Amino acid sequence: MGITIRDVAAAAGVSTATVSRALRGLPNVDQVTRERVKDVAAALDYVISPSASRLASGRTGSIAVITPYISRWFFSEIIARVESVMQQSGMDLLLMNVGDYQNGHARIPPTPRLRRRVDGILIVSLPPQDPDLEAILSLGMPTAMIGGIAPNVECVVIDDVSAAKRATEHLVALGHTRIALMAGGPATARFTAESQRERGFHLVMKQNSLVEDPMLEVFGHFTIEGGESAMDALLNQPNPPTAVFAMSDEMAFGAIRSIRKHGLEPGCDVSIVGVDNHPMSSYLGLTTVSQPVSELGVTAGERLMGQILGIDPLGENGRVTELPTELMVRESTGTKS
Amino acid sequence: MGITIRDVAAAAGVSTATVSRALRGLPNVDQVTRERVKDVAAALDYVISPSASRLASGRTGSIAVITPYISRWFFSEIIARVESVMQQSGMDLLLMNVGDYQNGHARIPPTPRLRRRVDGILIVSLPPQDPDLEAILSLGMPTAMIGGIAPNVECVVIDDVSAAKRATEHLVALGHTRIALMAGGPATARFTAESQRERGFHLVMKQNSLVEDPMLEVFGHFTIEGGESAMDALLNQPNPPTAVFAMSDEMAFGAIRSIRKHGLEPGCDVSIVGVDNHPMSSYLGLTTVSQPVSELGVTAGERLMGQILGIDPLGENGRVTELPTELMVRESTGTKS
DNA sequence: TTGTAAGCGTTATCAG
DNA sequence: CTGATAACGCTTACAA
Repeated sequence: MGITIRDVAAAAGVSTATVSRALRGLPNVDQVTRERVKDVAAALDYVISPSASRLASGRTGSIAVITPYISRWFFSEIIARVESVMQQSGMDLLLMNVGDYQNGHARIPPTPRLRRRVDGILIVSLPPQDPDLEAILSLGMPTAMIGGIAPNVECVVIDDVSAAKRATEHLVALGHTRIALMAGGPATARFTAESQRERGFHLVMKQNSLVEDPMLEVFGHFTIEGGESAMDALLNQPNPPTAVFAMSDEMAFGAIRSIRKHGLEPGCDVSIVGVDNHPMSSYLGLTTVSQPVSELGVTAGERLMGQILGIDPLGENGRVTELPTELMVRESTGTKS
Repeated sequence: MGITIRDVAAAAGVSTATVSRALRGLPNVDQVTRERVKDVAAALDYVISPSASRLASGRTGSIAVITPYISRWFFSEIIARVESVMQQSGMDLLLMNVGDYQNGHARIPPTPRLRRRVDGILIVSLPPQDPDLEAILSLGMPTAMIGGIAPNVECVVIDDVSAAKRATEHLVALGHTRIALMAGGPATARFTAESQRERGFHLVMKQNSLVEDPMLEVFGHFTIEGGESAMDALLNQPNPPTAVFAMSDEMAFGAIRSIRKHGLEPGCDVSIVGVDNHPMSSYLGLTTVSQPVSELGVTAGERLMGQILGIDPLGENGRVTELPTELMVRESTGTKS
């Protein structure tokens, strides 16, 4: 069961070597021969055996995308773009969720599954201190990273510090002085984006000599519900903030709901700005700092392919590509009343 | 570069055959031998070569998930669950978007890429008349399908007809008689869910002797923007509907926005019900018919694995598993004013 | 330009 | 229970 290269060779009256060369477009094949082989292969409905090809050549023709989440907007959007790039490059895309964050089930370390299985790895937003990260990087294969920076690796990022600065400055410019920070979680096990955005926030607060009340730092776990509870907590304080910088739009959504629930109006009584430019943000009138999610995925995918193909090789110390962000002012922010 | 089974065999003082058996947990291996082999393999940091294993065994250890979209909520949620099932089964998950719907780039037919490459295929919501669908099914490999029914295939679905009936009946029970239908697009190239939901809608309308004004059938393309424009068109008519059944929550979101834009209040001036129970639905107070997306993914994944492993084989005519839906009444629907 | 043949690293079939 | 050894289907020097 299954036409092999030998069948094609026999039918075309050439050797298997020639078939292999002809079909892969290698040079040094007579044009006539090549056409004949191609025709015969098509007629026989020949499909190459990837396993055999891989075993013989050492190339797997696939890459792995490793992410802590699959269905969250940011991640699924990136996966979609990378898939698109890989499809055009004729590469298979293996999807690997590094559990724990998402599912209840035990986390299966991805490293062993990666060895000998893929030609390259694309890592999306693993926290720098993630135990698997180092293991993956030390595999020493072509690797690209989105949303994080590591030495000797192709990194595609946004400037999270400046994104946060932009958001916070916007709030300050509107006259707010009592500004809350809605982070994902406590400082341990943070994503790169979290610590950077926190830095940006602190910087601007300091620059403007604004006090940072520790009571005004809350955790929304990057979810709508989390953002809502966090905002609840903020508003139930004796001296609530007049503005909030949320590290993600989804948390901001929850916060908006909480604000309304308390009989207040976002952008009027309380200003809120997020990060992402999630598709629902314009819908909800959320002021946010947009990040170019699609470009992040496409760029990282293409760079990874460049490494794998040997064109566009990586320098000694890796490379960091920074993509631009933009403040989108909408209704959720306004001058301090 | 790379420890092979021979290195392990030599180090353990056994044959490669024994190593293979011991490591895979096959019977007929002395317990002591097995342990020794395992220890040696671990010490040597041996990792099996998937390509070699695949070539020799004929099993690829991977499945393909084929979807028309990756980043839309329904799809990414399903992908996430399937990934989880596959990870636990030790299978690789190849992600394949059957372009065209999503990207601008030329659609690459998935069939050749599937042959000899995977042990099973999980198809998510391909329209029944999709040219690739038949080709994929005729590959004759273990296949499972979500959101569609085909002969001789493992199908996991919801009852879209009754989902639509439930939604429409809810509207009728509230006293609405002039009810609009917001579909994805025109009848050609429809997803299974679309035609089924349309049927359910028509059934209830007929049962209640309600006239179906052709002006009240609009297309929202399953997007927020599409839903908004479609609702705009509806409200700009001389005799607008008092209620709308939208085939998806995302379209309903857009519709809600349009309603508000027209100075009307959802659930009060115009009622609207969707399908999905998207995470944002409860947030926006959208009445909807929920579908068990996670279960859809898990069930299909497990069934597919059952087929691949030979347990839980498929009967002659395939099998259809129907998962339950539920009407979630929220603020976007109310009695006819 | 084309053919020959030696791998690639496992698995699986037989013997033993 | 264990060991030889022939596949598995392709790639790739090396020859011709």
